[in-house]
Amino acid sequence: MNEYRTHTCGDLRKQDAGKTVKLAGWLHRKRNLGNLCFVDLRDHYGITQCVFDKSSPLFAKVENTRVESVVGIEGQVVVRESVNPNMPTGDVEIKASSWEVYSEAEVLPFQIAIEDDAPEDIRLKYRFLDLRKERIHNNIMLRSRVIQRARELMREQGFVEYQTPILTASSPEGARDFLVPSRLNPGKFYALPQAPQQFKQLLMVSGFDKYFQVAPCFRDEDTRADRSPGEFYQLDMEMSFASQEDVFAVVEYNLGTIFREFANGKTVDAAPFVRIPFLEAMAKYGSDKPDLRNPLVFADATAIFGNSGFGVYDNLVKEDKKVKALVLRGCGEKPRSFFDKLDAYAKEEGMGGAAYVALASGGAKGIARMLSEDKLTELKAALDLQDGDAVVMIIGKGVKFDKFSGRLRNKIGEELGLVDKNAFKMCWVVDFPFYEENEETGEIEFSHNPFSMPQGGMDDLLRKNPLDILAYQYDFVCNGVELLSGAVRNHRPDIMYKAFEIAGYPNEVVDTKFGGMINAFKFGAPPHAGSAYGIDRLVMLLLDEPIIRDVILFPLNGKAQDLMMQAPNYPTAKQLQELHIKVDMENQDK
RNA sequence: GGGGGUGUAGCUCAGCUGGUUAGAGCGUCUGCCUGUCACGCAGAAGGUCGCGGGUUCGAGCCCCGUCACUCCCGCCA
Repeated sequence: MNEYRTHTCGDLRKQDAGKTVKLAGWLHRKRNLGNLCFVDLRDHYGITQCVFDKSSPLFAKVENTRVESVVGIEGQVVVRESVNPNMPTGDVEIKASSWEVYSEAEVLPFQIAIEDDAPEDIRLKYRFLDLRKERIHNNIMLRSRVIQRARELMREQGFVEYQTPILTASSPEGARDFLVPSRLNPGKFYALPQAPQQFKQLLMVSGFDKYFQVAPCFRDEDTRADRSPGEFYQLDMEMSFASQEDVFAVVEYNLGTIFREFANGKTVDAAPFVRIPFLEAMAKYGSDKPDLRNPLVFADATAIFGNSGFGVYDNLVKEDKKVKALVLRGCGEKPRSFFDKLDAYAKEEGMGGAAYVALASGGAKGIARMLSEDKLTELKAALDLQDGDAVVMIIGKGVKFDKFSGRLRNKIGEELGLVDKNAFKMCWVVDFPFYEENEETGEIEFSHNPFSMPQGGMDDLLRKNPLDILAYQYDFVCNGVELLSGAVRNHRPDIMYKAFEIAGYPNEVVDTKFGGMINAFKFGAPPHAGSAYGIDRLVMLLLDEPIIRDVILFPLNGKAQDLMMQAPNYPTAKQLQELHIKVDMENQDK
């Protein structure tokens, strides 16, 4: 191949026996038997065993080279006396005749060859070592293959990749911006894009069609296990003269293919995927990103209560609260402690508690003893309860209550082992409400993206109660992870002014805040729609990795710091002076 | 901003009801070992028990404070 190597460490097989080869790589492991020393040499492609005999003048040098040093060897490929069927190169080894140390390794802060659960801060400080580990190395390689495939699939469907600016203006919606000071414009700041949202829409106005981009996005928000600090990548797309259906078709082809090809043995739902209206998702699953691997579904048991004899619920139902019931098949004989734990969990989360009825062989347990015979029969009929089943009920109302019900559903699903870990279950969540009522002020606000198209257009804006208006807005959810979201955009200035007016923004305010976009729409804007999915999250899902940082080459830690490069850092006095910036640390706690 | 969890050797962790000299595995170093593949065997070094204060005859363990990491809520397309 070149002066360093004739083959990689993953190449050699039985049929190469007899060849003289050169290999180079990292000293993965050493097994020194005293008069015989085995060395596993590792590179990006694999591991090959090399063997040194005591009689060789190289033996002492090999013995004294530390693991993870970079070395080159030359020697003859021979068939092993004892083969190792667990490795691709396990039939052969190299009888080495030369040994060159290119770079000596110091004692390591953690081990590479075995899964070593070193703490995150140390792994991140020595990320270049962490990335040598087989698992992380493979994660990054799969990520690359997924991105390449996504690009191919988009091109196949006629999409073209464009690059949009990184130094841009503060975005009108959403998260906190990362700001970048401008030397040439003292006192002014760029913002890094939270998403290329406005640019991709402007591309449609510019007469381009079928845009996509592997787009870096920047948001200055707190982290989560599945939310990368600071920056992340999206497969961003937009198309002109397109409806929701057109976007769904593109996404279902793209993501459907990727999941199928990279599922690694798991079952994958076939497109077209189930569509669940937002309100139904909240009612049945208690979430706008339902995990459909969990078969539990909430039923509405409100009608049973009011004069049931279970006083607490009867009174609360009169206050317009709703009873959500989860039927647990075959759980009627579960011990009382099982239900007590759920009750405690509900209280811990700020709910009143969780009531239950268990149809055990010895009679109905739980609140059943407070219900009349008739009511119990009614409950059984309404929920299709069979002997041996149980039902868990919670009561409340509002978004917080629904969200809690979702967490309870997840918890019970996990606890009962109902979640199929070997499946990818997808759905669309559609028909998001366009507006919502602020629970404190009672004012009408945009519930998500103000630039999406209200269903029914201008007519519905004029006619309907704002809280009943739906948006052409959609999320794609896989296994309870919100992977993608998108919308049909509002390309009509008149509808946009009206939509903002309902949310309390006069035209002048809209013009100053979002003038760029609206102005563009005044010169001929095509109807357009699009979406974006999180690449990091997609790779996480495919790999079953619970931590997003393990699918990113050089992630920031939870405090958005790069422990290896020491970013962020203090600027020099000269830099600050050029930027006309004074740092005021006095008020950092306020 | 709020809540939970964790913090003992380079790494993973054990450490009883508060009681003498704080342990194990991996790693490191030394010696022995010719077919290993997580090689094996014998030995050694390695500790501010996160940090500060308190209670106590006595604190790794109890109390208060603080810091770091992490998960969740808030926030976030």
